[in-house]
Amino acid sequence: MISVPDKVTLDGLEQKWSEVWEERGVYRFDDSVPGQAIYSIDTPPPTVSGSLHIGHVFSYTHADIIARYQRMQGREVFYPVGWDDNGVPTERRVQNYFSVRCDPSLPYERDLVPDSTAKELRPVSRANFIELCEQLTQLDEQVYEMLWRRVGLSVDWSLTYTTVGLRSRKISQAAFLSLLAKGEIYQSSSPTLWDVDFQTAVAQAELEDRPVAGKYHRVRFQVAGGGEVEIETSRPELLPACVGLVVHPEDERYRSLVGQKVLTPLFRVPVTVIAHPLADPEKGTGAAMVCTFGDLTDVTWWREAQLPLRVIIGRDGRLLDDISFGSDQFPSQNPERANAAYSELARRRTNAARERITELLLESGDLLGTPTSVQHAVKFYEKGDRPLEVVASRQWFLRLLPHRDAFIARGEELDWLPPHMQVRYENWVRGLNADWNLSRQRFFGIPIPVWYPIDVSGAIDYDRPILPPVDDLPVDPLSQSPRGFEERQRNQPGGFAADPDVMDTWATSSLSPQLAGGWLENPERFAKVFPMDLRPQGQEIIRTWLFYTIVRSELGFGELPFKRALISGFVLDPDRKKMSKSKGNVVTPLPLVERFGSDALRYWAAGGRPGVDTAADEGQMKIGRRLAIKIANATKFVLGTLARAESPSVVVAPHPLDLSFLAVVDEALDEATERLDRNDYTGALETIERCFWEFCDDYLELVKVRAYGDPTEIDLPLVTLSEEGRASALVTLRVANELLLRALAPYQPFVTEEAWSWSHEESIHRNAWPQSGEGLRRVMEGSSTERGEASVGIFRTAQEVLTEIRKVKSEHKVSPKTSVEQVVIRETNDRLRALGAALGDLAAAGVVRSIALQEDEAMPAIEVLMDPVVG
RNA sequence: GGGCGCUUAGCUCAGUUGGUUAGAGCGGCUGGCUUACAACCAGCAGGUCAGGGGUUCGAGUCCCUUAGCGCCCA
Repeated sequence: MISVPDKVTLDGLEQKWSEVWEERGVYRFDDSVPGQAIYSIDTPPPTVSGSLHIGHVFSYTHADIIARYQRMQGREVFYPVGWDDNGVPTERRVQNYFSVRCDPSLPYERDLVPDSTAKELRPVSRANFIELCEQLTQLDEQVYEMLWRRVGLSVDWSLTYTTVGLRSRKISQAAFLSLLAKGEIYQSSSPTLWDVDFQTAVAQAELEDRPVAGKYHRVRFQVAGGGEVEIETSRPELLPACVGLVVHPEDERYRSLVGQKVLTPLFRVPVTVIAHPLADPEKGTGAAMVCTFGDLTDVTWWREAQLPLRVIIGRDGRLLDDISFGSDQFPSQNPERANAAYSELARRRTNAARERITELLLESGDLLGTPTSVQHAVKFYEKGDRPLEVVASRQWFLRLLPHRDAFIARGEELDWLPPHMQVRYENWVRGLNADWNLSRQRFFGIPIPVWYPIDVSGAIDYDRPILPPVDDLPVDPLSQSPRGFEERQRNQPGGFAADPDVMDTWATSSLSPQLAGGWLENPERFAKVFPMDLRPQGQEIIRTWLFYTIVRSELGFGELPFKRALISGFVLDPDRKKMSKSKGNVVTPLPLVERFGSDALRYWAAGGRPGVDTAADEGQMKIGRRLAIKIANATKFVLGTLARAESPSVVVAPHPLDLSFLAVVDEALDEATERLDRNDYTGALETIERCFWEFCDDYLELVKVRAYGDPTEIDLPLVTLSEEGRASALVTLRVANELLLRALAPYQPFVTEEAWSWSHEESIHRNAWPQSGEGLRRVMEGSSTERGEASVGIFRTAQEVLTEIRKVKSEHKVSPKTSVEQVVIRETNDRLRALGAALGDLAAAGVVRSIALQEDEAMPAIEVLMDPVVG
């Protein structure tokens, strides 16, 4: 049954077909197939905190092309999508969206209606805050899903997961407890990088260096044994936290000073001078003060020299109030003066304290010269606005440092696309200097599933955590009591206390293969899909998502989580500049989908090879749109012609030119298949596209007359129309068109499905990837012709002659319809013989009255003699 | 400061292991055509393959070096 519309259009195809696909379950994963037949994809769960950008479409399309290809190759594709909705980005969006902030000390308020327009952030309880997070993420997730459906991602939406949902909670907590039991997770109250605004610790992978303008202050210390020493510091407000001075071991200037006591100015605290290679003799005076803590280098010095701990900065970023000089922890030779000086600083933020202490040092004469301006790199939380502080706090860590070699070995085992991305991974692993801090002092996240006993004196015993059995998971220690306790015992002597923290978002998303695959809840399926076949992702999350996923899989499962990583490049703005919100050059996908259509956008995306940065080029999208329109029109023409003619089903005498063109298609299919098997989706598209244009421009033009010409209107001696010739052309047109539609289907799923539907009931996307040989087999089915008779030569030569005829007509500035007196073809004997069969088609397509064939081995040439009347 | 990548036609990019005269698409110009095609066909112009040095019979391709751009890490 063939039904072709009179006028083709791309408008509305996305809506129409995404609905049909969902109804028919075209992309539904079939759990019953065996593992070998499955191709599984570990898709990145995008952060649900606003909007998807063009880079998402770019990268996700690459994976989708591969998914569609694998599906057509007969594999059952396991292709779920997740939403990363937990963590700081969601909290921040909820704050801004509803104009609220979380205050865990408040009680839950029923039926709370936030006022989004309020200028002041309204404090709400933790439970209310989490409710709002859940509300907003659900809204956002719907918007995301709509876009993905519109772009035509062939995911199974029934497998969708979120990183904060019940399943994620259970799996994240179970994985936590399992690694805790193995001794890979531990808690420690070591110094940790702390964001004073977000009020949470952060991990090494979430840091970024930003240049900050600061000032070097030259400060004088007195040496206890007599004399003075000068240091330079950009953070003089940390002077009360000074626990030592440090110089380079080979710095002659200070060699005699090492081991001596010096006195801090203002506070008169005796501290020791130590030697350490990390002290830079070139920087400042070559001597620096060690404080607890100004930065991570301080931590190193403090730890290695076993210096005392004097913390003065609180978690809110202000200097602590209850510091008393003259105590054991803060000794001073002049406590009265020290406390007077400190009282000027207490409760101030670091910037304000810095200004004040600079004045104090100036008054006391311990500040030398004018502070000099410098630019220096300071560590920030990547989502934060103020420099990180280092605070000592109790945190949960996952051991990374002891496993570095194993992680690097896994990186070598993994198939990287492009290969050089492996280097980035290795550099990151080699540069690790801390274990993974898993705990976050936030609200909307997965709770750390741990309680602690409280002894009779009321002290929390962190060394004997109370753990839930796996069957109880997920648990929320803040609202549930551990087994054997009652809720009234919470925070009571002899009772229990909850661990108040949640896990780092990455601690959940690094389990995406387990989450998506159904570890714990569907072990059979998990065994079939894990490890995943493909992990597509952006290069900016190699050090986080990719690395952490390998970590979890290595420590928890002893193998790679996926076999191949497909790393996409960045999308640049049309001027090849990096897109950023601050520059205002961010390209959003929806307007482009509306202007060019999803197939066009996908065509552009398919042009971006793995790892290659690609500009959001509207020119490429236009070409993609043109291709889609051409696909629809060519199919309409082929099917429409057939519909007008009586539809032949068997070809009695296959025409040599038709067989030759099918051999051309076979060549293209072989090459495209080979390229797709190497995941070179770009090269495969180029190959198929070229062949498709040859189909339209040359093959179709050559056989047009033979296929549906009217014998009464043809007045060319060489052109004789027959039923056999017509049947061969019509069947070949249809077969070749089908093969090309199927080969284009992974790239332009909407228009190919539309065109396919004019003559088929079933979806093209569940059809087979076209194999070379299929076309010839179908056309030769009912004949006695041997397959060996088909070669590309006839078509290629006919193409050359046709091009030459067009060229001469163009040079003579006449219409293509103008008749040609004679074409003389001088060629080798073999090619002439091959061409013999195509003379009728050539004469018809070129409107040629006679064709002379002359054998000429030495100088092949084509000569076109125009009709003298016209020429 | 270290690592990685990129630099080929006006634009976007291909150029497998070194091998004829370096390609495609888009854009430009010229001409033609217009019932599958908000199209198409033909022709023309345009490149010291970032610069320099080296290996080789032969280098866009391999090596060294310089410069610019981008990313990552200090």
